[in-house]
Amino acid sequence: MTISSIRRWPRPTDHTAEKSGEVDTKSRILDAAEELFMEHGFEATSLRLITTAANVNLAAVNYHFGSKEELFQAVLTRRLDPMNQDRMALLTAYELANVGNALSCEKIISAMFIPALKLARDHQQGGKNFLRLLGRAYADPAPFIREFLSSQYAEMIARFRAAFGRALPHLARDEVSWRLHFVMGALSYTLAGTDALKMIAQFHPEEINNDELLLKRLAPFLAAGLRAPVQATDSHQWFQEA
Amino acid sequence: MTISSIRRWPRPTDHTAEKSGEVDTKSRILDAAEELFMEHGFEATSLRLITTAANVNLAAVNYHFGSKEELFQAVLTRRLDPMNQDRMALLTAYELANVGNALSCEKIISAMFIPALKLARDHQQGGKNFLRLLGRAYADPAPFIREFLSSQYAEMIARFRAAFGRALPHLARDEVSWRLHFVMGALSYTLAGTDALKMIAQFHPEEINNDELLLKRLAPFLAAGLRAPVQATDSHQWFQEA
DNA sequence: GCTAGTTTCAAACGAGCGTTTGATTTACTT
DNA sequence: AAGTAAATCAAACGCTCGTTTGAAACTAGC
Repeated sequence: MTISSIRRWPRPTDHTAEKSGEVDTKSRILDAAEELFMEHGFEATSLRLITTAANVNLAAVNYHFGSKEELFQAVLTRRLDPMNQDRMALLTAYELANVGNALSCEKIISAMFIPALKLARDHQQGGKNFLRLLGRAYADPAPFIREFLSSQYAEMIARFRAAFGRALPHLARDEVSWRLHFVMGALSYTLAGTDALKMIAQFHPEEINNDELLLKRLAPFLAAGLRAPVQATDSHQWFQEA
Repeated sequence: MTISSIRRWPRPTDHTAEKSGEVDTKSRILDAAEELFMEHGFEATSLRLITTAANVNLAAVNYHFGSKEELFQAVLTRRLDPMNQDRMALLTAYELANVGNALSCEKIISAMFIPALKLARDHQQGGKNFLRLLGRAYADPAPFIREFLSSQYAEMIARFRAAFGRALPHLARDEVSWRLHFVMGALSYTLAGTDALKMIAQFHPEEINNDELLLKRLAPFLAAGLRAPVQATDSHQWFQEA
């Protein structure tokens, strides 16, 4: 009896649709890669580790995705693209419901956060992993990652910058850009860090894996920051030695 | 004439002190590693790249530092330890000058930011690189990096958490921890990102390499966030669909 | 000028990497 | 049952990695 005569993972009978419990090779690779990239980062995760965890042949990644980089992009885009589409659709819905008036910062932040929360809740095991992976990818120095994320985020960022600009008409255009940058930074860092998990475990051990709690603390913080009074360019209120 | 007969980098005549312009092997390695780790991250930076840039032999890293990981820690601790000492000393000075009264959030944030600014300004070429490296290290998934940073930061974080707790007596202890976490996140992300550089170039091309401008915009944002009203735990002001 | 200790050097080690190959197996059509 | 295209497989390719080695070069004390 040869090894190859044992078929532990039955092949699907259809190329385009899968039965409920079974998952095809491509999806198994994506799931394993999502978790391992999240845990170890892009460079430190080898294809051998991924394919072993996914129970597929080593060559399957290059066959189905072309390269390790393209696999990483596929992992990101599988969830990031729908999430950003949701964000923009939600922002549009808010704007249509309040036509004529500018949205509040809270409303705009909600449009950013709710799709992230949905992702964290709907796909029970994959969603949370993905948010941490996304936060880490956002800080990764690899050029192909930065360029990919830039292109994936560009449209969504532009829409939200415009919305914040209308919500904060007293702020200069560049000030709005800076503050949106800070918002994205705090959000990415919070979602990526293991420190956040440690803090939840420390203060609310019963609510671990509850991203809603986390974001409910972050959102008021960011809304207040967005509405902060502008700092005069030549002011020395800050950064004087004593 | 053999290769080794040409000595482009004269050896120092003293083991403990260097002449002004010359730098010994250890420092040359640290300088090159700082820049390359900043640019490509830990995993993607090879020792061959570092030693070539530093003009030293490949084996010099393992001889002087023991391993690549220990080199990375040496790069971090060389500047991070003095910076955090400065932060705590400055906070103590502020507290002694205002004995009996709680410090303002602005003052505490100043104690965090001024040493970072000093680092960015004093060592003209090394400081700025280091702040970006630090921001990236803070998001790196490698366990040895996270544990090292945790231990390096622990004392400083505890001191500032206590200070913020006194400045914001209406906030619960865990709320202070969360908001300090958000502050560290926005700071790390802002210092690490290439996006921040792009934005400076876009809006203030004459002020590129000016971290002071960057932090003057970030500080009011964070101070306002720290002072934000607390969010009721069961409130549904946020995250309702419409 | 010899010696002892430190530092630098070229070279190699073994391991793991992403990717490619060519044969084999599978699924489906005729 | 034969044929075809897609998918999977074991094996290997060429390369880079961090680390080690032992000799050579250097410094400093006697």
